[in-house]
Amino acid sequence: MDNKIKLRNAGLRPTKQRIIIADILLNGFNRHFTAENLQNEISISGNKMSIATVYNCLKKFKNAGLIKQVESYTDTAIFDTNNVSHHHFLNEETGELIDIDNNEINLIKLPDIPKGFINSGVDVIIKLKKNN
Amino acid sequence: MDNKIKLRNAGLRPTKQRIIIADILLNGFNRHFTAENLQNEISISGNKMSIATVYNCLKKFKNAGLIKQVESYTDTAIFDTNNVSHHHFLNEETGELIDIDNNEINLIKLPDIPKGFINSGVDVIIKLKKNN
DNA sequence: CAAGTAGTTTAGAACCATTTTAAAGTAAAA
DNA sequence: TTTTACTTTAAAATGGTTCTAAACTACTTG
Repeated sequence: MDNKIKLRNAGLRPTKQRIIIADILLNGFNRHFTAENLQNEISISGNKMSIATVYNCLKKFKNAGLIKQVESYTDTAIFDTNNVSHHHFLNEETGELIDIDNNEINLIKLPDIPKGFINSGVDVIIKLKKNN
Repeated sequence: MDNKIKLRNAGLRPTKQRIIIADILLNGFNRHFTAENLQNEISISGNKMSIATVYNCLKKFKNAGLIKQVESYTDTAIFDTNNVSHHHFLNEETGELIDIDNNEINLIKLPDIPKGFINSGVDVIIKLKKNN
């Protein structure tokens, strides 16, 4: 299994569990998945892994740059009294949001919308980190 | 209290609790807040409200268009084997994500970055709804 | 190779934001 | 005024995620 080497190159100890996950994820096809999705696929592949291990591995894979986690603003619901359509700066350190007026951003090129769907809104998030 | 009328116009029964919340939120100043933040402000204003009621009211206010909830992709963590920077379509109905190549989107105008910060990445989410 | 050590896995408990339950309370309609 | 539909509430339940602490395993050093 050359995933053993991939893991080592990424600075991760190639444990049995990590190899099982690498074999499922790192096959060249891109996809989105949750921890639970992955645990199911592990079962289907004839293996068994605790959900804590699935989370542990995903965190390690992410920190090693093998996968990404889809950005989400926050883990708690945030409400906004500004009900005019607008965008946001996100302070990555604190989670704080700052509004951006719609006319401060100009998108000149958008991808084709998938067949059968219409664009129901575009959200732009500009992530901020401290400058120093 | 003219918030009583605002509530009625929005199709909401003006209960004691909803008026308390409207008095706090609908004063013309825009802000972001969580349910817990709001419950604290309710306490500070000398009132007391169960967290379930805070959530109920926020949902009603949102559906009535009085406030917005800041978009977040999902309530569960989503991972992605595509670790090249890219954007996403979000199927609002199912939560499904589809990758958009970075070169399919062109932003020609961005707002000034707040002092002391640098832009550490821009995420674009195009929300999709069924066309019918 | 042996023994030590540092990192990993695990079941189960804990956590925490949010929703549900079901009973009591309140606003509006009849 | 009575009824009906909606609302509030405390407390329990839910569900995704993290923590705990004990057992285990990969790697290092002698």
